[in-house]
Amino acid sequence: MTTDQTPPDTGTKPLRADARRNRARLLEVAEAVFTERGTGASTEEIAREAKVGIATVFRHFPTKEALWEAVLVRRLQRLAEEGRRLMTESGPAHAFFAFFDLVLDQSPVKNAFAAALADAGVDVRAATSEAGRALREVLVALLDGAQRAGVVRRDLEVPELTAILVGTCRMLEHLDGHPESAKRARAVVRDGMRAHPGSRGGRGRPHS
Amino acid sequence: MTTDQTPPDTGTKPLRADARRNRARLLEVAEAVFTERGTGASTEEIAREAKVGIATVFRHFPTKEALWEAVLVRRLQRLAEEGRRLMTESGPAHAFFAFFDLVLDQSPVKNAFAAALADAGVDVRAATSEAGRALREVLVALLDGAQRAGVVRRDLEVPELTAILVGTCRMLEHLDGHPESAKRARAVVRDGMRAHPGSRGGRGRPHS
DNA sequence: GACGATACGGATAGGCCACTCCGTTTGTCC
DNA sequence: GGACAAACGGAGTGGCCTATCCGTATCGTC
Repeated sequence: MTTDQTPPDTGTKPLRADARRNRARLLEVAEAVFTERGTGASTEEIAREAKVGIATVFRHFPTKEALWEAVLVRRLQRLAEEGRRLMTESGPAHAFFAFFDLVLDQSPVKNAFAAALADAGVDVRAATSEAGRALREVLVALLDGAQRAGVVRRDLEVPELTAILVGTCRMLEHLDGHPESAKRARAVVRDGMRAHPGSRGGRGRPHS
Repeated sequence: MTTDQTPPDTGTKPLRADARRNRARLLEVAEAVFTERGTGASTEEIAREAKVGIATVFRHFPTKEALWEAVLVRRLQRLAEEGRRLMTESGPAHAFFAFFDLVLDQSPVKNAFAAALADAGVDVRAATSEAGRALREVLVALLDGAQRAGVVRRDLEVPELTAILVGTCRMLEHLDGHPESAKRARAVVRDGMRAHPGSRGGRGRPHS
């Protein structure tokens, strides 16, 4: 909770108490609003929902895009954290799919997370790509562990893994309200990533 | 509302020659622009690119949303058509995956198509859901044929199939410029939909 | 509790965009 | 080829949205 997420270095002066609280609340609310209404949601709405003036929003985040970026970074950081936790708590064979499920469960709502991962992949800003890099490292470890354990097809690599997560998020978003279909869609992707039982340890799949 | 959209039926008065051409060109251009810049693209840009005044756009499509809807319907119609063609040209075992690839190849560019399918699934307007219904029928036939032929897992149903197409579009969009990764991501989904070689004809998968 | 610095809030500027009005052009039919 | 309706073009309008200015309130420190 504490986690003054903005890098604690950069010689930034200690923020005043209320400012600190407002900033945190803004990030919270912004994440919710962006998640619900998409990036097109107006800054005014976020301000209203966070019970601050618009000026306060722009004081903390010089631009709307900067706010979006900050929300993004927070998400990526949390995700990387949870990935690391899973790796130490479960064995490598389980951690990978646990993370897969966690990602998909975490954002049952809308597309914001997909956008987050998407942007991370494309490496937008410095901060974002910093957090994105951390997450990517976790993904590498998870994937490698699962492949060594023989539970994930060997030909899978990180770039497409990111895309698969993004795409599957979209699938589930689209199946919101149809839990049975969502379960099956998820199973399709999960099974597709699984090492083929027949081809023990070999390349991923016999043909195309 | 009545929706004087593309089909020359519904007793709509015969359009003047130039009007007809403009309308067609507008749809063409709008599809391209929406596909490239997203739904946020300005109507003015579409008008400019189509070499007509803005008023002409709004004369043919009373609202921006109506224009988007018309583009959508066109896409869905074309897709259903191609699905039907595939069904008669190839055997049922091949048609399903051929359609899968066709959908994914057809929109290598951006998200517009995904949005199309997505909206179709949720059934937005009357016209859209009409076209959407036609496409859904094709999907039913394709899926059923492939399942009878034993090449697609039995537990797959149409709702998640739509979502899978949408989500996979997004995957590939995200992997634009990385053809190898895109190929593997596509393989993951395709293999996930395939009937498991071990479980012959049975339910889709042993567990969760 | 008082003072300086820091942060806040609301009114507002400025830009973009969907949509309209009306004078002008173009197609169609005789 | 002429007349009438249909369609066109583009300037204009109103609304929304990002971003800023400045007077006011709050924090932190003595």
